[in-house]
Amino acid sequence: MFSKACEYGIRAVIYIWSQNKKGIKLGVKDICKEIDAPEYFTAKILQSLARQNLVSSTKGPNGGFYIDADQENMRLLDLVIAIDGDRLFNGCGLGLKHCSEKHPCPIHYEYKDIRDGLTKLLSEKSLKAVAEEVASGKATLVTILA
Amino acid sequence: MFSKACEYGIRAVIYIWSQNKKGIKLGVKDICKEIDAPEYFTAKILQSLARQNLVSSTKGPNGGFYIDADQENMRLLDLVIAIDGDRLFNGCGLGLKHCSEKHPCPIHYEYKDIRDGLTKLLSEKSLKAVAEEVASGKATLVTILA
DNA sequence: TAAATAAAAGATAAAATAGTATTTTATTTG
DNA sequence: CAAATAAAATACTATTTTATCTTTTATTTA
Repeated sequence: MFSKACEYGIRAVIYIWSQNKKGIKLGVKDICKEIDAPEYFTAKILQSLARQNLVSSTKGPNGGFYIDADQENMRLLDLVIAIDGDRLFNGCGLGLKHCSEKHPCPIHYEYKDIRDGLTKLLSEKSLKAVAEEVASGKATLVTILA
Repeated sequence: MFSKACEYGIRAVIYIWSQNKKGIKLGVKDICKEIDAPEYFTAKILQSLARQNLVSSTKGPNGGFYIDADQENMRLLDLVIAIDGDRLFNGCGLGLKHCSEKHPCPIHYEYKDIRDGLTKLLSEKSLKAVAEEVASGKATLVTILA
């Protein structure tokens, strides 16, 4: 469904968010150790997100990635689009160039329902809520569990 | 969502199906012209489906691809799994290696709903029904429309 | 039986995705 | 200011996906 880049990016940002209230900036190395993602690859993703102003960063000692007030209301959907583009949210499920209500492909309506559900999930489940679940231990980002 | 291979494969099989009641065998060239898919690439996909016994084929003059009685009840789900594997139906939405009800990722339940919906769509919308929609003109597989 | 036909199989190539390593730049702190 | 730190930028490598071309094999039909 999501690309690897997107999976790592989402996990990284959720983790940054979940630590953010402590006023902590997180280095890529720490992030990747926590979320079990490849370091250099994830660094690129986060740098791209920083250029797109979805996350913030500072260089130098005690630098790292964080989320500022302007970015607090980011949705998972914004993140996915920033990393993977809108391929998941546009276009025909069967790849038809011109598929529409007027000239639907054979799975047009059902596929639309699936996609709308996904869009709803990604826009309504706010990053804040998600990060709080992780911070509280209700949900996890890690692979090997206590 | 689906790979290109899967998009072409689904379209090809629906088209074969929709012509099948006429007792016609379809050559790759004709199929690809109709569904606007790359010929050699689609040939490979159909050959793979033939090896997996989801479609039938014969060589030589008047040969081509068709669907026999044993294959008539194929579901879209079977096709997708035969082409793309089960990656879409297994594993965590965020790529966690161990994600479960006990230790859910932050989108576990919502993602599960999406996936279950997709599975339902692909198993319940029978190929026969889909192909009949195409044959009757209710749905289309083509890109440029009259 | 020879020619034509069409799938099967195999080899190759281009593009996208995934991942790694190195160099540069900005910032902090002693 | 110098050393250390950490992101930014760049370059490089590997793998997978998508796509094309060529050769082989099976089948039909004249």
